[in-house]
Amino acid sequence: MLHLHNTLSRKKEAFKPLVPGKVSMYVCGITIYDLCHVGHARLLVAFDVLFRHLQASDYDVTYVRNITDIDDKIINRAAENGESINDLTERYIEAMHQDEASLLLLSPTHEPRATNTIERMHSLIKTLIDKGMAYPADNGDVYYAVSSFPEYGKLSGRKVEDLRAGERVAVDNSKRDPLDFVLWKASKADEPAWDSDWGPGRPGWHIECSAMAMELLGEEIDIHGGGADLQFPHHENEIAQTEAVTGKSFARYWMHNGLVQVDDEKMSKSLHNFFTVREVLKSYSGEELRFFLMSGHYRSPLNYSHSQLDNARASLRRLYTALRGVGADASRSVSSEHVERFQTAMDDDLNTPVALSVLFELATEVNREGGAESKRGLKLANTLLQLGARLGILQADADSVLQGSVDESGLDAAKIEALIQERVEARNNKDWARSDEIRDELTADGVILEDKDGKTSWRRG
RNA sequence: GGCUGAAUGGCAGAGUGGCUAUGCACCGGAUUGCAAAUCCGUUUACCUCGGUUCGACUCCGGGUUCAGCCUCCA
Repeated sequence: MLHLHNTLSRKKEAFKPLVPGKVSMYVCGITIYDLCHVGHARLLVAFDVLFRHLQASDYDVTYVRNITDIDDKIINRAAENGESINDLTERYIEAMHQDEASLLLLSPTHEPRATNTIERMHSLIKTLIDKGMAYPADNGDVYYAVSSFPEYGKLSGRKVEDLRAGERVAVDNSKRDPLDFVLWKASKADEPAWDSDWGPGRPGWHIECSAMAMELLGEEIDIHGGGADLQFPHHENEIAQTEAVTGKSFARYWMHNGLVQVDDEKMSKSLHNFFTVREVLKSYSGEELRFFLMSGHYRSPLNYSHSQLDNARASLRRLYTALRGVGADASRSVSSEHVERFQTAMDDDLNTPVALSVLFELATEVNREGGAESKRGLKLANTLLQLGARLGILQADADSVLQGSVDESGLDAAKIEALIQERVEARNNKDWARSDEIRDELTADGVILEDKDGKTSWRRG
């Protein structure tokens, strides 16, 4: 039985979807004005893991992850670059899709863009005004009246009075209440604009997600996810908008992933301490980055460092070593004991560290069996492979991963094989000096040899 | 200041009211011509002060430190 931590209750709750067997899930995606960084990658991987686990648990999942493609930052960045907004967003959406592929993500069911859902936003705002919960201001903006929604603060555990007391929002004379937030923003002459009852403008960020979620998933959804930093005000505002319109509970389970930190500080654009995904991919594989992101629980903060990535590399190397020579074959049997333990860990609010520990134990047992040659060894290795698939890892050919690709200075496989052959002959003649000379040469080029049962295999270190 | 949450061995990171997490690193052994890989074994923990309990790292309370949010942010 799956249990998920619900931010609304701050507890793990048994997961019961609205419609048995089906799950609707909405995740706040990226505002696309730059390359994705490791913090974004964590969000993507965390909810990809959830998506996979729900599917493996036989749910019919509709997964929506939006793209915010209209926003002040996008407008500003396009202006800075001297390019059109469309060119900018298309470019970065393309880059994001490449990063997602590197991270071995499954495609969400829908990936809506804010600019394609303007009509729905417009009608939501209209309804809010009609209900007296929003108002157009004299500057052309439309604001949500926070005081009209008694439950405001229920997600983030804040009280409206406390928010007022700790007021840090710059005074804006157009707002009736400093806590009110913008639903529709009047556009200046040179800014992109859509027609509306309140003049040309563009939507506020919060209403975009309400609209896209409702458009594709309806008025009530099962799971709503996002980064922990979106809990307030973004998700609080989504609740206020959506529930004010529908009179129904918007999302049953609110899930938030912990943030990636650098030197114990949040990784973010504004702090300039971020590493982009493609920067990391220069030194590490997407699978290694993915493994690193799954090595801690999704709700905990995760400190980014190279030694952590090195650790992920070593861990994957160990798992892949146990999978050498094992091809995918879905018809083979699996060790149900291990599958159960894996499932139990994942059912416990996606406990990937424990799930991964099951994979390591499988690797140890495969090795103990002397590899995948024996019947039992093969079954265990196959289990490792299948469970790896559930986490989106270990699906590449083990030898290819371990032998890597040729870097500029390195030797290609043919050259390595030739040297190994020469060494085999030397060893047959007990010419240890020559044998070691060749091995040292290869070691210097980052190639590590392993002699086993009279055969020599190699990998890159 | 307010609201969340966290403090575990050299590093990372789970978990439990009494019993091995797991990975990396270290040390000893096996294996190997020597290595590597692999296996076996060992060492190193639960921020602090009180309380509850036969027994607490695990529950409760105080303290300290740290992070996130309170403004755009995954």
